Amino acid sequence: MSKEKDLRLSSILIRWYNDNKRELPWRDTTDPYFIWISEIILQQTRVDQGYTYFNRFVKRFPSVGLLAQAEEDEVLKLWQGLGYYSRARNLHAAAKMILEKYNGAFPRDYEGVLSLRGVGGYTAAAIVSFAYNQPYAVVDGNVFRVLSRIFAIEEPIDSTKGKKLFSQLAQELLDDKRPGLHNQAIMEFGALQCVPASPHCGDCPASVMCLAYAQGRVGVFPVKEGKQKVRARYFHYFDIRFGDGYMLLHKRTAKDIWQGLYELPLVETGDALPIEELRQADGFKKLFKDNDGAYIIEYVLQMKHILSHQAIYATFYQVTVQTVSMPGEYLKVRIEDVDEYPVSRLVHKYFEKM
DNA sequence: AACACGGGGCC
DNA sequence: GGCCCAGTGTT
Repeated sequence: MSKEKDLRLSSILIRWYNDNKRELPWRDTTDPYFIWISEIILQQTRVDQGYTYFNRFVKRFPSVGLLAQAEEDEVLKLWQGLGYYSRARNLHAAAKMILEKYNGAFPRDYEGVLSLRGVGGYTAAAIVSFAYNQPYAVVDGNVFRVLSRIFAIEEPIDSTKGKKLFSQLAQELLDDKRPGLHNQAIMEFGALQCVPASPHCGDCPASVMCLAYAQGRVGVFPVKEGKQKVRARYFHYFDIRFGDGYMLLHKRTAKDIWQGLYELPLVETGDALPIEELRQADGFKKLFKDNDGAYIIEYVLQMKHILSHQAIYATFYQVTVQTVSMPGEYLKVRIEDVDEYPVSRLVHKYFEKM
């Protein structure tokens, strides 16, 4: 005696999807590898931004085996500019695991997919529903927004209770006969029709059953309680070039932003500092061995770089030096090869100006 | 439960 | 300037 599912909403969304969907390269396949790559790229990333990255990535790495064999630097280089670089590192680590633990065959069940590094509940549901048509409902930002509006759900989407509630609701509404299509439909609907600001309610096929619309409160959903604050940081980058065509780079390895990327030798300070005070900073003395007068500031450039959770005030100093300390943490590289190294947008913008 | 993690587009 | 985006991992 099973309760019959109410598939009216699913039916509306799928009909809308068939009329309005975009043609996207990862929709032409049921190969879990390509779907996986696309889903990782699309985490917290718009389709327009991820599109060219996807095409480049799968061209260079057409199979999980080729990805597993690559150097991490090359994977990060392909990821350069996309942000959230742990996605690239985890992708690489997961490819190696698939090769070793699964003999190169992509896992076939939800738990196996979920066990891959960088794959959480959303991505696992997306992969198994798109590739294998298994009945797992996706819950992403689009689903939160669409469902919160249609059912006028006041529970904040970023609360533990809210996440549980929305997951349950999404699973109840899923069309088990065609989960892949259903999941694509609700996300595309959120991305194109039920958009965050100024949703297109006037020609929305779901407005007839939308509680937020009936209440004239579309703008209040989804409810969020979050409010993340922005930390200010002060970076002093030193562009140190030698007469023989070499310069210094540093690889970021700490648990911090841009882990795995390269940059110029950096001194970070707790506040904005004029150069006179910067000379007294520990990092500065360490870098230049405190031999006064051996360095000359030739050029200074300032840039502000905004991340979602940090505001970085960067100053670039072009210097000539007699000696710098090189305690193994700096890499002496040919200036003409510097483009080979993956760098942050901030550092890349600096190079573009030079 | 809160926080860390990028970058770009939109209003 | 604030919000949001086909979220996940760590603390």
